[in-house]
Amino acid sequence: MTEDYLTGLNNPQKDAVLADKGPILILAGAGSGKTKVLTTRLIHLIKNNKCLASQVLCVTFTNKAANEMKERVMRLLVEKKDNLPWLGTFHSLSNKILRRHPEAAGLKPNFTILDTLDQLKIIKNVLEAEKIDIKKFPPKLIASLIDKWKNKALTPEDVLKKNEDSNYDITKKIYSIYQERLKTLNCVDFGDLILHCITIFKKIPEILETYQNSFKYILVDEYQDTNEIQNIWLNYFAKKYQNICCVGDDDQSIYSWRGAEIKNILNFEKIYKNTKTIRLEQNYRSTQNILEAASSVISNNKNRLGKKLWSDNKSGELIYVNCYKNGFEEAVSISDEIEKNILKKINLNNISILIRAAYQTRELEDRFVKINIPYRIIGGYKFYDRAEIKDTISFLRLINFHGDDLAFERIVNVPKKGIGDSSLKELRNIALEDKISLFEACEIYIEKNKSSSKIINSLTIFLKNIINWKKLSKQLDHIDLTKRVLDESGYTQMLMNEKTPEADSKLENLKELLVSMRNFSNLNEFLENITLQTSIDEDWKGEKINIMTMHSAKGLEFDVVFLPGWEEGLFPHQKSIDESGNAGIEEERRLAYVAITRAKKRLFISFANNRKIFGTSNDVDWFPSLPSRFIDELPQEVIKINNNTNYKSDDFEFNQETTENFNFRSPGWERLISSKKNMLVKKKITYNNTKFLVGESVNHEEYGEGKIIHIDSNKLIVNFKKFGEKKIIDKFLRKNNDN
DNA sequence: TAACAACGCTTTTTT
DNA sequence: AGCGTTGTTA
Repeated sequence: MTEDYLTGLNNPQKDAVLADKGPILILAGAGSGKTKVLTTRLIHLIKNNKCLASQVLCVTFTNKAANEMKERVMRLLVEKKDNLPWLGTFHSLSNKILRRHPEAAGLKPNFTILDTLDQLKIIKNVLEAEKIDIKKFPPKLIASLIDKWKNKALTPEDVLKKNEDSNYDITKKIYSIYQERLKTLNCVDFGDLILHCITIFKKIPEILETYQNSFKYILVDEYQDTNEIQNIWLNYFAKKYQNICCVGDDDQSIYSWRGAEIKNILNFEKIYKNTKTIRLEQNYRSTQNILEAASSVISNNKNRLGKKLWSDNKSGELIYVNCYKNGFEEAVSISDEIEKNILKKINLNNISILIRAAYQTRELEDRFVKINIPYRIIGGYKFYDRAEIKDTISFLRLINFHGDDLAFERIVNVPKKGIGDSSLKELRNIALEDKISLFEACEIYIEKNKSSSKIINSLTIFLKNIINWKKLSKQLDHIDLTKRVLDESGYTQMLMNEKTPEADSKLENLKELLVSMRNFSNLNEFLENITLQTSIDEDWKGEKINIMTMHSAKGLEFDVVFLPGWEEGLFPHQKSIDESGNAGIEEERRLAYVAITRAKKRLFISFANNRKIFGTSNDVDWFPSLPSRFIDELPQEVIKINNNTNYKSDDFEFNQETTENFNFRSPGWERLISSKKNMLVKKKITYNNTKFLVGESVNHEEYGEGKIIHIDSNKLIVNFKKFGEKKIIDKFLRKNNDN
């Protein structure tokens, strides 16, 4: 019985789709059609009545992937679309489960999900209340430790029980208080969504059992990037039927900093007996050259399962490796290349620039704005993180739940009405003493100070408004309610009075918010899901080039891909090397592998000899940089090095002018050419003279001790005791004072 | 209390 | 450069 949905699949793909029972591990290389396999398998299961759609649990890495799958399933299963599978990310699925049993986790219904900023604020408040110095215990650090514990499924009790790492005693205490605080605020953070599920399953086996019985089949995408708690979560559900099918690629594991464990993939066969392992090794996405480049780079990693990816595709164009004088010229050149594509009427959506760090967008954006190339930034600053959006949501949160102190603090003085820090402190004290919310504290405060001062008046109006809107929320839909709130709170008026371009764009954003609220059917649904919305999920409309981090690009593919900033320190990132040493470099290399394999047809890799680190406008803070080691790992025969630049990896002579001989002059380039000359004069690069001397003994993070044998500006040649001669830039070296 | 200036720190990747 | 925190002033 060959079903039509199976046509076009190769044999291993068919195996993966048709294997009915038991645990399956699919090791799928980049571009080998794993998403297609997963979707087809899902359809196969439902079409052949192996189970009801609602008995499938399908975990994807992003909401976008989940939605795409949902659409495909709906299209093919017209007759059964009332009965949908459980499809989403670990977080969104956990959210769905938790909404069904909030009380089992000590939560009230309609709890809110905090984003990272809210989380930091609470930690800060806790530290202040405990009189702990935030300089010694930076909230960000505490947050990351708490997150690490949660990724390992450790509750505060678990952490306190463990007597090891007593260095963290204070952090453990904060973790415990923080969790209490979340409970009173009826909030959860991202980690809690999954952790609370696990806690419920441990505490109330009956609940777990209903899910175990219900989920007859489990499908998991991007399995290499699951962390410990996510794996525990999966194992709970899979325990009864053992019909779990995980798809992953160890070479694409790029989230170990978030607790992802490649060992999940390596141990799968140990946990699930009789695992059927299927390898998908035919790549359908990229040209031969691109594939070869990717394979060559990743082969430098020692810690991998190893696989042979092959392809029937043509070798295609060579990969361009471009060297530029600085980041600005890199951006100019990329935009010129894109203009060529515009002339060729290539759809801009098929072009993407993948960067290592978010700040790299700045120079690119400057350029694209200047010459008017439409672009979208995916990742980066989230729409819902903007102040005006958070303000509006805070109003709604407080209306929805008067005990939401976080929301209260955010908007009690918005627009400004004389309620400053000192009044807020008094309210906080009342709340703390009586163990009540700020909202209730506010009522008491008004009661106590009957005299009508300006502050009392403001607070009275504020409370009345909130209570009134609460009433309205039962008559109006969530969109009309929001309009009323923005209007009656004076928020719209405040922005209109400002008359700045920023205020205008804020008003625009609020309009956009109202539009996007239509995707939710009521206020609760909106508030319950808003935090899990990520920017990769929105804004794919229109025709624009894409700018995003390599991390966000996972699972996506584009005809043309630009990879700027391949410089030591930026990519591989210095922090990754510092924190994780060789393991860090290997993860960065996997990131390079992911980035390269996003490209279907054309690939442009580039690096600059000088880069601005912080946005200083002076001439001094340009930092010279060396090309990434990953560039040396590209096979010579598939790359084309930029215009007559005598680039050799063992050479310092990268300082050629590269912009002079562009063979294409875009309109934007023409427009800029006159002003550019002035700019270049103004931004003359002045190098810091190095503080080192030939013969001096130095230390390097990675290579250890060595002696300087040559100096060229601040590029030094150092003879390391253990590693021999290396070229190093002086900022990575420290003087060795031991002798 | 609000507005403004000065300062210092920042930027790895995200649900 | 852009942000948050701290200090100063009206």
